[in-house]
Amino acid sequence: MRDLVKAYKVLADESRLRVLDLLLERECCVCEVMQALEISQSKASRILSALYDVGFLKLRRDGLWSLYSIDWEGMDSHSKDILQATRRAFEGNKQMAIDRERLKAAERVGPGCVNKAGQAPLSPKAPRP
Amino acid sequence: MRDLVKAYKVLADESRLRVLDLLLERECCVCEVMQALEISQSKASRILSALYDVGFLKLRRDGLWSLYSIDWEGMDSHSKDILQATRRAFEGNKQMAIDRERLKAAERVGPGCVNKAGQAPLSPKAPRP
DNA sequence: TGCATAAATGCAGGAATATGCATGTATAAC
DNA sequence: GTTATACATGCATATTCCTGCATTTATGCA
Repeated sequence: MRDLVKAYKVLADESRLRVLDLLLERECCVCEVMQALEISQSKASRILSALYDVGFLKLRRDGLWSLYSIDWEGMDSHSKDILQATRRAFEGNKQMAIDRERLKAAERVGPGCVNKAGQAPLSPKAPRP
Repeated sequence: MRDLVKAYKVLADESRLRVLDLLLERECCVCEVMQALEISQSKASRILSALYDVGFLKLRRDGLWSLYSIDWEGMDSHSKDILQATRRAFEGNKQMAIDRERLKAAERVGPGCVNKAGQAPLSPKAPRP
């Protein structure tokens, strides 16, 4: 039951749900999440860690990037059930539609980019570092 | 999304999950819940209120008693999904089995009874007040 | 009307959470 | 090595949450 409570604690936060929605769309790195939700780097990192800690996510590294995605295979069946119910509850959410739009414009540029005054967060695709 | 977050907040607590499990068994009043979980009256009342507030429960009054039960009909479909997933996650839980045992022994006697030093919480079935 | 009982609630102390800021760590390019 | 970049994390603060205690409210009965 401990695990169930922990899972629900993690789900009981708007920002974390929004991140989950992004990841249901596709794999993301920290900097993409921070751009899509317009939140700080540390917040994005902590959110992903929290989701990871309860087993919803898996982590893959690619150079400097940490790429998080939904861990459907590794997840226990109860978590899977809950996550699927959650996904259904997301349908039609406006904020999440906006987030996903911003995610399209993000595409793996680091937090450094974002901070550079108003610069459009990437026209050219970010090359590997 | 607000509602979803609120629902998960309510589910993110062990005691509230245990109460939910009791109610998945059958309708309960506050005093039954407090006996089954061995918690205070105010705690039992607050837990039921919280579950009620997010739409998981419905309330029926019978004399002095407030009888709470799962509100399957009134619940929105997402809540229903989540609650069913939660129920599946309860299967085999030992603490909850104990709680349900104690619930069998409880049967609608008020909190007054419980406080009276060690007195067995009812041999005779409680008559209506 | 007054009393007894079940439930709800105001309040307060303490615990847990969330978040910004600054810093630390790891990797890659040079 | 040095530097730059992406991410993680320690700390401090603010806020929220949980719970017990005491009290209030609501109902039913004499």
